[in-house]
Amino acid sequence: MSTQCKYCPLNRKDAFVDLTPSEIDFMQKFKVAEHSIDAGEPILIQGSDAPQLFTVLSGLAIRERHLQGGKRQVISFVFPGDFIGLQSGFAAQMGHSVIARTPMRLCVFNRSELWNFFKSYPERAFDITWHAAIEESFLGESLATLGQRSALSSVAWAMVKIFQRGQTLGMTQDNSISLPFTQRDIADAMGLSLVHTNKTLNKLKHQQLASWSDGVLQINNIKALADVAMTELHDQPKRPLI
Amino acid sequence: MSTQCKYCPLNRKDAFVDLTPSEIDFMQKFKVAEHSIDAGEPILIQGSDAPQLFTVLSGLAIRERHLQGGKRQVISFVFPGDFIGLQSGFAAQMGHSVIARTPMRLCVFNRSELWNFFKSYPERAFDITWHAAIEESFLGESLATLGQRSALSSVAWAMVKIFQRGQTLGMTQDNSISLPFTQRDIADAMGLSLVHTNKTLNKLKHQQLASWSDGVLQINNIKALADVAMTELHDQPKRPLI
DNA sequence: CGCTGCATTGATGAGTGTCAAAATTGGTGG
DNA sequence: CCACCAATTTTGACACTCATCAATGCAGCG
Repeated sequence: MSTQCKYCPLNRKDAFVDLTPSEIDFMQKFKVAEHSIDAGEPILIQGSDAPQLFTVLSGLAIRERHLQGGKRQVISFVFPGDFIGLQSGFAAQMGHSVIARTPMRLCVFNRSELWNFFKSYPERAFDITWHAAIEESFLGESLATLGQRSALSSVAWAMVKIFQRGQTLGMTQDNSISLPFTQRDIADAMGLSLVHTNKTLNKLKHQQLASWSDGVLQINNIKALADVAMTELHDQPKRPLI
Repeated sequence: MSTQCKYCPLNRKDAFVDLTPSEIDFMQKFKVAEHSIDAGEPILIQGSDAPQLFTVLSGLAIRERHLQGGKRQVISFVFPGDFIGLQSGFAAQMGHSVIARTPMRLCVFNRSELWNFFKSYPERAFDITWHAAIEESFLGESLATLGQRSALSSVAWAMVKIFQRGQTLGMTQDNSISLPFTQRDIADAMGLSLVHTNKTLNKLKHQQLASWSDGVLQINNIKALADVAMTELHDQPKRPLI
């Protein structure tokens, strides 16, 4: 039995646009289940033709793309509130996998009903498109990072982005956040080798900007960190919840 | 006076899903103008809050993002049929600029009417989301290229992608296509230096795979080129026209 | 207790970036 | 039609970031 949307723990968070009661009722009709999955399990698989879409209720994941030759690119980190699997609703198949990094709870929708969203509730369709457009924007920023920033700037940029995302979700304590990602994940996200990523993280630590150890990211000086990252800190917009 | 959608030159091309007469009528209502712009002119500007959306009728452009420090990342190359400016309909402002590289004709829509698309013609809203989702998928592929591929593979990959895109649009003659992009554009797209990009292109030429000169890209052996690019050739899906 | 995965460190070198200058092209005006 | 200028392409020499290799340490776990 699927849990009541009106009790959705995410809807109460500041990070999200509040859904109206009528929207909540509508979503309830499309929610087909709530899945719990374990850390390490795949949610969506690159190349497959997934019949379901998900909203992350809790837990963290990684979007990753595998290339011939065993290399892996981490596309982005997935946080609660993210809507995943949209690609398979439009492209023939997923261009990347999504792998859980912690135990997760997912809200499940059938892809076959995607069209109903558009037809019968344009507000929700608009919000789905919001997610696609914002993700596109973010990937553009990531592209600029991999293409133009130095290793030090790249890693600093990632730390800022991850921390800020966690902050708006209330996942931080003071200036630290605990994360399930490994240095290899960071390395594969920034297009750097594991070794060099480790040395770069050390440099950030010695410069008293940020430290990463035992899965805890601590930000000592986010302003200076953003400078190193050659980026500006601006506050996160509220996100619509699917 | 805006030109008639029913005579739209794109709608007849194989590359696109045919619009129904009713869809064409609908689009006609939202089309506010047809713009012609010169090569080199900006269409959308990073950081601005553009009130208009465009479909490219003819001509080529570049999506680019500027960073502090004067560096530039080319996000992607823009072809006829592309729908641009969607980001500004959702994010507060554009995350990148779009710059014409040839004279272009653009079909113009008002952003304020975007919501009407969703409300009154869900099929068209669906198609808009298609564009966002496919672009997101493509950017994921690009990210993997910048992060994981060598310079040689990266450039080969770009040549394959660009050529294939031009091919489905009927812009190729035999195995060549003429393009308005410079080696600096390619370099900034792949995150490489101009000098190294030039040397890499030379290597591809000497390996009899592809040559780039005088703005003409010639593909000698696309199969082998795709091998170097560590990618697979698969045919392009038909695209919906906005 | 010996795995296995992850973090850390040092040594070495390949792949690219940077610098500088020449060659080529295309456009513009005399 | 030629001369000039700006933009782009091409080439060579050199420097440096970052990848690779290898080894160690450390923690969790069956």
